[in-house]
Amino acid sequence: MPQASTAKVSTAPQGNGKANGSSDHPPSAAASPDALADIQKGMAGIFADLADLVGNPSSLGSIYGLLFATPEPLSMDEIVERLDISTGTASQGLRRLVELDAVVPNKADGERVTRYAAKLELRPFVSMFLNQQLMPRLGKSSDRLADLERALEGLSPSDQETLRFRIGRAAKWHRRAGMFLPLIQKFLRG
Amino acid sequence: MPQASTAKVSTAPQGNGKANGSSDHPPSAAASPDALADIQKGMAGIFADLADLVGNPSSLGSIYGLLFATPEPLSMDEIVERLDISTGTASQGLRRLVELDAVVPNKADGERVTRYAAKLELRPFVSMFLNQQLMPRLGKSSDRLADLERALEGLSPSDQETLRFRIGRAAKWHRRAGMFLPLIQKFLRG
DNA sequence: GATTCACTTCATTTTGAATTGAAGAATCGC
DNA sequence: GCGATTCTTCAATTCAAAATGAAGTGAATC
Repeated sequence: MPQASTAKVSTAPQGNGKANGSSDHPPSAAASPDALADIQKGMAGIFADLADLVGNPSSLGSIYGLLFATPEPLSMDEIVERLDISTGTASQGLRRLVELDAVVPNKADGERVTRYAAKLELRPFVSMFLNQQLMPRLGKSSDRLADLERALEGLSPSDQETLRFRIGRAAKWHRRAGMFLPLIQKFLRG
Repeated sequence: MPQASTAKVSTAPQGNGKANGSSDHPPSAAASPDALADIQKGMAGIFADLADLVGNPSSLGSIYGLLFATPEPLSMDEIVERLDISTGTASQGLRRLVELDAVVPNKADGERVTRYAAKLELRPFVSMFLNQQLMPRLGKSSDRLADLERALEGLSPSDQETLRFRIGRAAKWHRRAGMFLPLIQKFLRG
Protein backbone atom coordinates (compact mmCIF):
# COMPACT_ATOMS: atom_id res chain seq x y z
CA MET A 1 0.00 0.00 0.00
CA PRO A 2 1.83 3.03 -1.28
CA GLN A 3 0.44 5.51 1.21
CA ALA A 4 -1.23 8.61 -0.16
CA SER A 5 1.96 10.52 0.48
CA THR A 6 2.63 13.54 2.44
CA ALA A 7 0.80 13.52 5.69
CA LYS A 8 2.07 17.02 5.79
CA VAL A 9 1.99 19.29 2.77
CA SER A 10 1.60 22.09 5.23
CA THR A 11 -0.91 21.65 7.95
CA ALA A 12 -0.61 25.21 9.09
CA PRO A 13 -3.13 27.62 7.58
CA GLN A 14 -1.65 30.50 9.53
CA GLY A 15 -2.59 34.13 8.84
CA ASN A 16 -3.05 34.91 5.20
CA GLY A 17 -1.06 32.88 2.71
CA LYS A 18 -0.41 34.87 -0.43
CA ALA A 19 3.05 36.10 0.48
CA ASN A 20 3.78 37.12 -3.04
CA GLY A 21 5.42 40.43 -3.67
CA SER A 22 3.58 42.42 -6.29
CA SER A 23 -0.08 41.57 -6.75
CA ASP A 24 -2.43 42.58 -4.02
CA HIS A 25 -5.97 42.18 -5.22
CA PRO A 26 -8.43 43.43 -2.71
CA PRO A 27 -9.41 40.12 -1.08
CA SER A 28 -12.83 40.84 -2.54
CA ALA A 29 -15.20 37.90 -2.28
CA ALA A 30 -12.94 35.62 -0.26
CA ALA A 31 -15.09 32.68 0.79
CA SER A 32 -13.22 30.03 2.80
CA PRO A 33 -10.51 30.97 5.29
CA ASP A 34 -7.87 30.39 2.68
CA ALA A 35 -9.14 28.63 -0.36
CA LEU A 36 -5.95 29.21 -2.29
CA ALA A 37 -3.88 27.47 0.33
CA ASP A 38 -6.22 24.51 0.21
CA ILE A 39 -5.89 24.20 -3.51
CA GLN A 40 -2.15 24.48 -3.28
CA LYS A 41 -2.09 21.78 -0.66
CA GLY A 42 -4.23 19.60 -2.88
CA MET A 43 -2.03 20.06 -5.90
CA ALA A 44 1.07 19.37 -3.86
CA GLY A 45 -0.48 16.11 -2.75
CA ILE A 46 -1.52 15.05 -6.22
CA PHE A 47 1.88 15.69 -7.69
CA ALA A 48 3.59 14.09 -4.73
CA ASP A 49 1.78 10.86 -5.49
CA LEU A 50 2.57 11.18 -9.13
CA ALA A 51 6.23 11.71 -8.38
CA ASP A 52 6.58 8.60 -6.35
CA LEU A 53 4.56 6.66 -8.86
CA VAL A 54 7.37 7.23 -11.31
CA GLY A 55 10.04 6.64 -8.72
CA ASN A 56 10.96 10.14 -7.60
CA PRO A 57 11.01 11.47 -4.07
CA SER A 58 7.57 12.77 -3.34
CA SER A 59 8.98 16.05 -2.11
CA LEU A 60 9.84 16.78 -5.74
CA GLY A 61 6.20 16.43 -6.60
CA SER A 62 5.01 18.50 -3.67
CA ILE A 63 7.20 21.37 -4.65
CA TYR A 64 6.17 21.24 -8.25
CA GLY A 65 2.53 20.93 -7.29
CA LEU A 66 2.72 23.93 -5.04
CA LEU A 67 4.30 26.04 -7.73
CA PHE A 68 1.84 24.75 -10.29
CA ALA A 69 -0.99 26.05 -8.13
CA THR A 70 0.62 29.37 -7.32
CA PRO A 71 0.00 32.31 -9.64
CA GLU A 72 3.12 34.23 -8.60
CA PRO A 73 6.64 32.78 -8.32
CA LEU A 74 7.74 31.70 -4.86
CA SER A 75 11.04 31.95 -3.05
CA MET A 76 12.63 28.94 -1.50
CA ASP A 77 11.74 30.13 1.97
CA GLU A 78 8.12 30.48 1.06
CA ILE A 79 8.15 26.96 -0.29
CA VAL A 80 9.80 25.64 2.84
CA GLU A 81 7.20 27.37 4.94
CA ARG A 82 4.15 26.35 2.99
CA LEU A 83 5.10 22.73 2.55
CA ASP A 84 6.73 22.46 5.92
CA ILE A 85 9.83 20.80 4.56
CA SER A 86 13.46 21.41 5.38
CA THR A 87 15.65 23.84 3.53
CA GLY A 88 17.80 20.95 2.43
CA THR A 89 14.93 19.16 0.78
CA ALA A 90 13.73 22.34 -0.85
CA SER A 91 17.14 23.24 -2.15
CA GLN A 92 17.80 19.85 -3.65
CA GLY A 93 14.30 19.49 -4.95
CA LEU A 94 14.37 22.83 -6.69
CA ARG A 95 17.71 22.09 -8.22
CA ARG A 96 16.39 18.85 -9.63
CA LEU A 97 13.21 20.45 -10.93
CA VAL A 98 15.22 23.14 -12.67
CA GLU A 99 17.45 20.50 -14.23
CA LEU A 100 14.35 18.73 -15.44
CA ASP A 101 13.19 21.99 -16.88
CA ALA A 102 9.96 21.69 -14.95
CA VAL A 103 10.53 24.86 -12.99
CA VAL A 104 12.06 28.19 -13.93
CA PRO A 105 14.22 30.16 -11.52
CA ASN A 106 14.09 33.90 -11.72
CA LYS A 107 16.42 36.16 -9.84
CA ALA A 108 14.74 39.48 -10.52
CA ASP A 109 16.69 42.70 -10.96
CA GLY A 110 17.13 44.32 -7.55
CA GLU A 111 16.00 41.27 -5.61
CA ARG A 112 18.12 39.15 -3.35
CA VAL A 113 16.09 36.02 -3.55
CA THR A 114 15.53 33.71 -6.47
CA ARG A 115 11.89 33.01 -7.15
CA TYR A 116 10.63 29.89 -8.81
CA ALA A 117 7.71 29.31 -11.14
CA ALA A 118 6.35 26.06 -12.53
CA LYS A 119 6.51 25.51 -16.23
CA LEU A 120 3.02 24.53 -17.14
CA GLU A 121 3.96 22.06 -19.81
CA LEU A 122 3.97 18.65 -18.27
CA ARG A 123 5.58 17.08 -21.27
CA PRO A 124 9.14 17.51 -20.03
CA PHE A 125 8.10 15.70 -16.90
CA VAL A 126 6.77 12.75 -18.82
CA SER A 127 9.50 12.47 -21.34
CA MET A 128 12.07 12.89 -18.61
CA PHE A 129 10.51 9.90 -16.94
CA LEU A 130 10.71 7.91 -20.13
CA ASN A 131 14.25 8.91 -20.94
CA GLN A 132 15.84 8.93 -17.55
CA GLN A 133 14.02 6.10 -15.87
CA LEU A 134 12.68 3.64 -18.37
CA MET A 135 15.05 3.78 -21.29
CA PRO A 136 18.31 3.31 -19.42
CA ARG A 137 16.95 0.47 -17.38
CA LEU A 138 15.58 -1.27 -20.40
CA GLY A 139 18.91 -0.88 -22.10
CA LYS A 140 20.71 -2.41 -19.19
CA SER A 141 18.39 -5.40 -19.06
CA SER A 142 18.80 -5.98 -22.75
CA ASP A 143 22.53 -6.12 -22.36
CA ARG A 144 22.21 -8.52 -19.50
CA LEU A 145 19.91 -10.71 -21.52
CA ALA A 146 22.44 -10.78 -24.31
CA ASP A 147 25.10 -11.89 -21.84
CA LEU A 148 22.90 -14.70 -20.68
CA GLU A 149 22.29 -15.79 -24.22
CA ARG A 150 26.01 -16.15 -24.65
CA ALA A 151 26.25 -18.17 -21.45
CA LEU A 152 23.97 -20.80 -22.93
CA GLU A 153 26.99 -22.56 -24.36
CA GLY A 154 27.81 -24.47 -21.25
CA LEU A 155 24.44 -26.14 -20.91
CA SER A 156 23.11 -29.58 -21.58
CA PRO A 157 21.53 -29.64 -25.05
CA SER A 158 18.01 -29.94 -23.73
CA ASP A 159 18.33 -27.14 -21.21
CA GLN A 160 20.02 -25.12 -23.86
CA GLU A 161 17.08 -25.46 -26.16
CA THR A 162 14.56 -24.60 -23.48
CA LEU A 163 16.41 -21.59 -22.23
CA ARG A 164 17.28 -20.25 -25.64
CA PHE A 165 13.59 -20.13 -26.34
CA ARG A 166 12.76 -18.46 -23.08
CA ILE A 167 15.48 -15.89 -23.20
CA GLY A 168 14.45 -15.11 -26.71
CA ARG A 169 10.97 -14.47 -25.49
CA ALA A 170 12.13 -12.05 -22.84
CA ALA A 171 14.29 -10.29 -25.37
CA LYS A 172 11.34 -9.91 -27.68
CA TRP A 173 9.46 -8.01 -25.01
CA HIS A 174 12.36 -5.75 -24.44
CA ARG A 175 12.43 -4.96 -28.10
CA ARG A 176 8.73 -4.19 -28.08
CA ALA A 177 9.15 -1.86 -25.17
CA GLY A 178 12.10 -0.21 -26.84
CA MET A 179 9.95 0.50 -29.85
CA PHE A 180 7.02 1.81 -27.88
CA LEU A 181 8.62 4.37 -25.75
CA PRO A 182 9.69 6.63 -28.61
CA LEU A 183 6.25 6.13 -30.07
CA ILE A 184 4.68 7.38 -26.91
CA GLN A 185 6.95 10.37 -26.95
CA LYS A 186 5.80 11.21 -30.41
CA PHE A 187 2.21 10.93 -29.34
CA LEU A 188 2.81 13.29 -26.45
CA ARG A 189 4.33 15.77 -28.78
CA GLY A 190 1.49 15.72 -31.25
CA MET B 1 20.20 6.08 -7.62
CA PRO B 2 17.99 3.02 -7.51
CA GLN B 3 20.67 0.46 -6.81
CA ALA B 4 20.90 -2.52 -9.14
CA SER B 5 18.96 -4.59 -6.64
CA THR B 6 19.63 -7.84 -5.07
CA ALA B 7 23.15 -8.06 -3.83
CA LYS B 8 22.20 -11.59 -3.18
CA VAL B 9 20.19 -13.65 -5.64
CA SER B 10 22.15 -16.50 -4.22
CA THR B 11 25.86 -16.02 -3.94
CA ALA B 12 26.47 -19.64 -3.14
CA PRO B 13 27.25 -21.85 -6.12
CA GLN B 14 27.41 -24.88 -3.85
CA GLY B 15 27.57 -28.41 -5.18
CA ASN B 16 25.41 -29.00 -8.20
CA GLY B 17 22.27 -26.97 -8.61
CA LYS B 18 19.71 -28.81 -10.70
CA ALA B 19 17.71 -30.23 -7.83
CA ASN B 20 14.79 -31.01 -10.07
CA GLY B 21 13.12 -34.33 -9.66
CA SER B 22 12.71 -36.11 -12.96
CA SER B 23 15.12 -35.08 -15.69
CA ASP B 24 18.66 -36.24 -15.34
CA HIS B 25 20.44 -35.69 -18.60
CA PRO B 26 23.94 -37.00 -18.47
CA PRO B 27 25.82 -33.76 -17.71
CA SER B 28 27.33 -34.28 -21.15
CA ALA B 29 29.33 -31.30 -22.35
CA ALA B 30 29.01 -29.27 -19.16
CA ALA B 31 31.35 -26.33 -19.53
CA SER B 32 31.28 -23.96 -16.52
CA PRO B 33 30.90 -25.29 -13.00
CA ASP B 34 27.20 -24.65 -13.12
CA ALA B 35 26.11 -22.65 -16.12
CA LEU B 36 22.44 -23.20 -15.45
CA ALA B 37 22.69 -21.71 -11.97
CA ASP B 38 24.46 -18.69 -13.41
CA ILE B 39 21.75 -18.10 -15.93
CA GLN B 40 19.09 -18.49 -13.30
CA LYS B 41 20.88 -16.03 -11.11
CA GLY B 42 21.08 -13.61 -14.01
CA MET B 43 17.41 -13.88 -14.83
CA ALA B 44 16.48 -13.45 -11.21
CA GLY B 45 18.50 -10.24 -11.17
CA ILE B 46 17.00 -8.89 -14.36
CA PHE B 47 13.46 -9.48 -13.24
CA ALA B 48 14.20 -8.16 -9.78
CA ASP B 49 15.16 -4.84 -11.30
CA LEU B 50 12.14 -4.89 -13.52
CA ALA B 51 9.90 -5.56 -10.56
CA ASP B 52 11.07 -2.63 -8.59
CA LEU B 53 10.99 -0.45 -11.66
CA VAL B 54 7.25 -0.92 -11.65
CA GLY B 55 6.96 -0.58 -7.91
CA ASN B 56 6.91 -4.17 -6.72
CA PRO B 57 9.18 -5.76 -4.16
CA SER B 58 12.19 -7.03 -6.00
CA SER B 59 11.84 -10.43 -4.39
CA LEU B 60 8.77 -10.91 -6.59
CA GLY B 61 10.93 -10.41 -9.62
CA SER B 62 13.69 -12.68 -8.37
CA ILE B 63 11.30 -15.51 -7.87
CA TYR B 64 9.69 -15.08 -11.23
CA GLY B 65 13.06 -14.75 -12.90
CA LEU B 66 14.31 -17.94 -11.34
CA LEU B 67 11.26 -19.87 -12.45
CA PHE B 68 11.46 -18.33 -15.88
CA ALA B 69 14.95 -19.73 -16.26
CA THR B 70 14.18 -23.14 -14.84
CA PRO B 71 13.02 -25.89 -17.18
CA GLU B 72 11.31 -27.94 -14.46
CA PRO B 73 8.90 -26.59 -11.83
CA LEU B 74 10.39 -25.80 -8.44
CA SER B 75 9.11 -26.28 -4.93
CA MET B 76 9.06 -23.43 -2.47
CA ASP B 77 11.97 -24.89 -0.58
CA GLU B 78 14.07 -25.07 -3.69
CA ILE B 79 13.28 -21.45 -4.41
CA VAL B 80 14.16 -20.43 -0.88
CA GLU B 81 17.44 -22.24 -1.17
CA ARG B 82 18.47 -21.00 -4.57
CA LEU B 83 17.58 -17.37 -4.01
CA ASP B 84 18.63 -17.40 -0.39
CA ILE B 85 15.46 -15.71 0.77
CA SER B 86 13.26 -16.48 3.74
CA THR B 87 10.31 -18.80 3.64
CA GLY B 88 8.07 -15.89 4.47
CA THR B 89 9.20 -13.91 1.48
CA ALA B 90 8.91 -16.91 -0.78
CA SER B 91 5.46 -17.79 0.46
CA GLN B 92 4.08 -14.32 0.01
CA GLY B 93 5.87 -13.77 -3.26
CA LEU B 94 4.53 -16.97 -4.73
CA ARG B 95 1.05 -16.18 -3.62
CA ARG B 96 1.22 -12.82 -5.31
CA LEU B 97 2.67 -14.25 -8.49
CA VAL B 98 -0.07 -16.84 -8.65
CA GLU B 99 -2.68 -14.14 -8.15
CA LEU B 100 -1.10 -12.21 -10.97
CA ASP B 101 -1.30 -15.31 -13.06
CA ALA B 102 2.41 -15.09 -13.75
CA VAL B 103 3.16 -18.41 -12.14
CA VAL B 104 1.29 -21.70 -12.08
CA PRO B 105 1.19 -23.89 -8.99
CA ASN B 106 1.01 -27.60 -9.50
CA LYS B 107 0.41 -30.07 -6.73
CA ALA B 108 1.07 -33.27 -8.58
CA ASP B 109 -0.82 -36.47 -7.84
CA GLY B 110 1.07 -38.38 -5.17
CA GLU B 111 3.33 -35.49 -4.21
CA ARG B 112 3.30 -33.59 -0.95
CA VAL B 113 4.83 -30.41 -2.26
CA THR B 114 3.42 -27.88 -4.66
CA ARG B 115 5.73 -27.05 -7.50
CA TYR B 116 5.69 -23.76 -9.34
CA ALA B 117 6.35 -22.94 -12.97
CA ALA B 118 6.58 -19.55 -14.66
CA LYS B 119 4.02 -18.72 -17.26
CA LEU B 120 6.08 -17.59 -20.18
CA GLU B 121 3.70 -14.93 -21.40
CA LEU B 122 4.83 -11.65 -19.99
CA ARG B 123 1.69 -9.89 -21.04
CA PRO B 124 -0.15 -10.52 -17.79
CA PHE B 125 2.75 -8.93 -16.02
CA VAL B 126 2.59 -5.81 -18.09
CA SER B 127 -1.13 -5.42 -18.14
CA MET B 128 -1.27 -6.09 -14.45
CA PHE B 129 1.09 -3.23 -13.99
CA LEU B 130 -1.09 -0.99 -16.08
CA ASN B 131 -4.32 -2.04 -14.45
CA GLN B 132 -3.29 -2.36 -10.86
CA GLN B 133 -0.71 0.36 -10.56
CA LEU B 134 -1.29 3.06 -13.12
CA MET B 135 -4.99 3.06 -13.74
CA PRO B 136 -6.19 3.26 -10.15
CA ARG B 137 -3.73 5.98 -9.28
CA LEU B 138 -4.66 8.00 -12.30
CA GLY B 139 -8.28 7.64 -11.39
CA LYS B 140 -7.66 8.85 -7.90
CA SER B 141 -5.75 11.90 -9.09
CA SER B 142 -8.49 12.74 -11.51
CA ASP B 143 -11.02 12.73 -8.74
CA ARG B 144 -8.82 14.88 -6.62
CA LEU B 145 -8.40 17.33 -9.48
CA ALA B 146 -12.14 17.52 -9.87
CA ASP B 147 -12.45 18.34 -6.19
CA LEU B 148 -9.97 21.13 -6.56
CA GLU B 149 -11.83 22.50 -9.52
CA ARG B 150 -14.89 22.77 -7.33
CA ALA B 151 -12.91 24.53 -4.63
CA LEU B 152 -12.12 27.34 -7.06
CA GLU B 153 -15.30 29.10 -5.98
CA GLY B 154 -13.76 30.73 -2.95
CA LEU B 155 -10.98 32.49 -4.80
CA SER B 156 -10.35 36.02 -5.91
CA PRO B 157 -11.45 36.39 -9.51
CA SER B 158 -7.95 36.72 -10.86
CA ASP B 159 -6.60 33.70 -9.00
CA GLN B 160 -9.67 31.86 -10.03
CA GLU B 161 -8.98 32.47 -13.67
CA THR B 162 -5.33 31.49 -13.39
CA LEU B 163 -5.98 28.32 -11.48
CA ARG B 164 -8.92 27.23 -13.55
CA PHE B 165 -6.63 27.29 -16.52
CA ARG B 166 -3.88 25.39 -14.78
CA ILE B 167 -6.07 22.75 -13.26
CA GLY B 168 -7.66 22.28 -16.63
CA ARG B 169 -4.25 21.66 -18.08
CA ALA B 170 -3.40 19.02 -15.52
CA ALA B 171 -6.75 17.39 -16.14
CA LYS B 172 -6.07 17.29 -19.85
CA TRP B 173 -2.95 15.25 -19.24
CA HIS B 174 -4.81 12.86 -17.09
CA ARG B 175 -7.29 12.35 -19.84
CA ARG B 176 -4.53 11.75 -22.32
CA ALA B 177 -2.96 9.17 -20.08
CA GLY B 178 -6.31 7.54 -19.50
CA MET B 179 -6.71 7.18 -23.24
CA PHE B 180 -3.28 5.80 -23.81
CA LEU B 181 -3.14 3.02 -21.36
CA PRO B 182 -5.88 0.97 -23.01
CA LEU B 183 -4.27 1.71 -26.31
CA ILE B 184 -1.01 0.27 -25.10
CA GLN B 185 -2.82 -2.79 -23.88
CA LYS B 186 -4.27 -3.31 -27.29
CA PHE B 187 -0.86 -3.02 -28.82
CA LEU B 188 0.50 -5.63 -26.46
CA ARG B 189 -2.25 -7.94 -27.41
CA GLY B 190 -1.71 -7.63 -31.14
C1' DG C 1 -5.27 -39.56 16.41
C1' DA C 2 -0.55 -38.75 16.43
C1' DT C 3 3.26 -37.43 13.77
C1' DT C 4 5.46 -35.42 10.07
C1' DC C 5 5.92 -32.40 6.51
C1' DA C 6 4.38 -28.14 3.69
C1' DC C 7 3.00 -23.95 4.06
C1' DT C 8 1.21 -19.36 6.18
C1' DT C 9 1.16 -15.61 9.27
C1' DC C 10 2.80 -11.83 11.63
C1' DA C 11 5.58 -9.37 15.28
C1' DT C 12 10.17 -7.97 14.95
C1' DT C 13 14.29 -6.53 12.46
C1' DT C 14 16.74 -4.83 8.64
C1' DT C 15 17.67 -1.75 5.13
C1' DG C 16 18.04 1.97 2.27
C1' DA C 17 15.98 6.10 0.56
C1' DA C 18 14.26 10.53 2.00
C1' DT C 19 14.59 14.08 5.12
C1' DT C 20 16.52 17.03 8.44
C1' DG C 21 19.23 20.82 10.13
C1' DA C 22 23.19 23.01 11.27
C1' DA C 23 27.67 24.39 9.47
C1' DG C 24 29.86 26.25 5.52
C1' DA C 25 29.93 28.80 0.99
C1' DA C 26 28.38 32.23 -1.95
C1' DT C 27 26.40 36.61 -3.04
C1' DC C 28 24.87 41.15 -2.39
C1' DG C 29 24.69 45.98 -0.39
C1' DC C 30 26.92 49.04 2.14
C1' DG D 1 36.49 45.34 3.52
C1' DC D 2 32.19 43.77 6.81
C1' DG D 3 27.68 42.16 7.89
C1' DA D 4 23.59 40.36 6.44
C1' DT D 5 21.03 37.29 3.76
C1' DT D 6 20.29 33.40 0.72
C1' DC D 7 21.53 29.05 -0.66
C1' DT D 8 24.16 24.48 -0.63
C1' DT D 9 26.08 20.48 1.39
C1' DC D 10 26.35 16.46 3.92
C1' DA D 11 26.64 13.64 8.22
C1' DA D 12 23.16 12.05 11.13
C1' DT D 13 18.35 10.81 11.71
C1' DT D 14 13.87 9.20 10.52
C1' DC D 15 10.70 6.24 8.51
C1' DA D 16 8.28 3.04 5.76
C1' DA D 17 8.65 -0.93 2.97
C1' DA D 18 10.63 -5.32 2.66
C1' DA D 19 12.62 -9.32 4.67
C1' DT D 20 13.14 -12.47 8.41
C1' DG D 21 12.09 -16.51 11.08
C1' DA D 22 9.81 -18.79 14.55
C1' DA D 23 5.31 -20.00 16.10
C1' DG D 24 0.95 -21.48 14.32
C1' DT D 25 -2.17 -23.98 11.04
C1' DG D 26 -3.51 -27.58 8.32
C1' DA D 27 -3.27 -31.55 5.64
C1' DA D 28 -1.49 -36.15 4.41
C1' DT D 29 0.44 -40.61 6.10
C1' DC D 30 0.77 -44.26 9.03
